[in-house]
Amino acid sequence: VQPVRDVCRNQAQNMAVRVTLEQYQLWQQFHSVGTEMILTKSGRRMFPGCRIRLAGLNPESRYCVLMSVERVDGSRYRFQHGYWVAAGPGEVEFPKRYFIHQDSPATGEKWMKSAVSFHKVKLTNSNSSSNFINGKLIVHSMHRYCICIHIVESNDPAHLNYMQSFPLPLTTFVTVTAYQNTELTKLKIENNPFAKGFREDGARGTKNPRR
Amino acid sequence: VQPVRDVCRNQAQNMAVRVTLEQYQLWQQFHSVGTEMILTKSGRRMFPGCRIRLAGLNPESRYCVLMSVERVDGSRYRFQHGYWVAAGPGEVEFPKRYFIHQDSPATGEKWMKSAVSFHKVKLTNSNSSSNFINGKLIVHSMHRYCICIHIVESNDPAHLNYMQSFPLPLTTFVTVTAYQNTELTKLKIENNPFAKGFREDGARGTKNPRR
DNA sequence: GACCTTCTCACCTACGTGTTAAGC
DNA sequence: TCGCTTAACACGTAGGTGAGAAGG
Repeated sequence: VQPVRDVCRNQAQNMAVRVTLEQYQLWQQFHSVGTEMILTKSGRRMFPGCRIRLAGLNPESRYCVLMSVERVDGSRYRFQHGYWVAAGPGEVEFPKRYFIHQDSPATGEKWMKSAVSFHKVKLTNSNSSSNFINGKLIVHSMHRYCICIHIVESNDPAHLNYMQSFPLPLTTFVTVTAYQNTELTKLKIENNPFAKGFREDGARGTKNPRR
Repeated sequence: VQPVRDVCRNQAQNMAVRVTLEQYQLWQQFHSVGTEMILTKSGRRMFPGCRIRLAGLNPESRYCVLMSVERVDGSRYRFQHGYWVAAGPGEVEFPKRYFIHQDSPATGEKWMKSAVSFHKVKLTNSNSSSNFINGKLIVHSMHRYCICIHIVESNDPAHLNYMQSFPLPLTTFVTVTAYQNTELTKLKIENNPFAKGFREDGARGTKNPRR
């Protein structure tokens, strides 16, 4: 399996398959301050989550759609004086693992009809056996990754042949076990509904606004 | 599509396909007092839920497993003086609808490996367009139904050919919009974890036991 | 000490319960 | 009045947040 890094041609109809990242503005806000993603042993969701739109598929063919996170360079990183800086060689990569979208396999028509969400994906830094289920991607802390979407024309997720891969550079993030950049943390709290308890702006009907 | 009401022969290996209801004792308790299932517009889960075990499938073949609820007679029912009694002719049945198990299609080996759960199925009495999604079964209130399991040897849930159907008589229930039998209500509260707030026995660590 | 990881916690979202009162 | 349906509600389960303390 050799990932292809560019937009590829659909072999059946010679159409260009396109993968478009949703919530582009939100991702851009995070990208501008430096996106970080938390790792835990039990697995932590990503925020923002990965939502994409697909175009250019053959409506009648059947596809599997997968997600992975890919290392963007070979360095380890450190947050120093307010900036992320490379700090020596990175760890050896874990064996590649994919999150197979739960609707796979489905027709091109169905994939293109509405946005495809990978919000259930979890990141972990623990290589334990219980994490060998679909839903958790194992990565090293303090390294840079980005989300990658993979499309395979196949009826069977267990047999993946020719694969088209689409890296999404805007999603590039540093893996951490605790947030480093306070500006990044503010963005998480302001935008993630599950972190509403930490908002201090007094809006949205907080019952016990703290000072 | 002609449902077959008895245990049928697997055509590939001439083995008898078997469908076994799990939580047999729980279902029996409900059956002995008269099972009722709530209907709401937005859809209500069934309790007990439908969990089955499959046997006698060809391990290498691929199957779709479906669930439906089937009318057991042509009457409308009424709860009078502590008993369910037939009360006139029933409504015309809604067009048949199936809940396709989310793992379909899968190999016989996978289906037989562990119990198959349909706990996410919801019952509704509202024939609105938003209920035309997989997950909700439309039924008439105050009528008798029972759960039916269907097995199709096929790679595509959209094309269902020869279908083996297995009614589960122990699951027979009357559809209601509010519980009629107080004995039945007690069983629901005692056994459904989501109804723990209504238990009055003081056990299970209730923080504010009511009198 | 500096850096990173792990665990517990209060506080949310999301949604499955029967009850109750109101509606038809 | 009676029978049945609907919507709001308190109270659970289940699980996603960053904070903060503790550990290495």
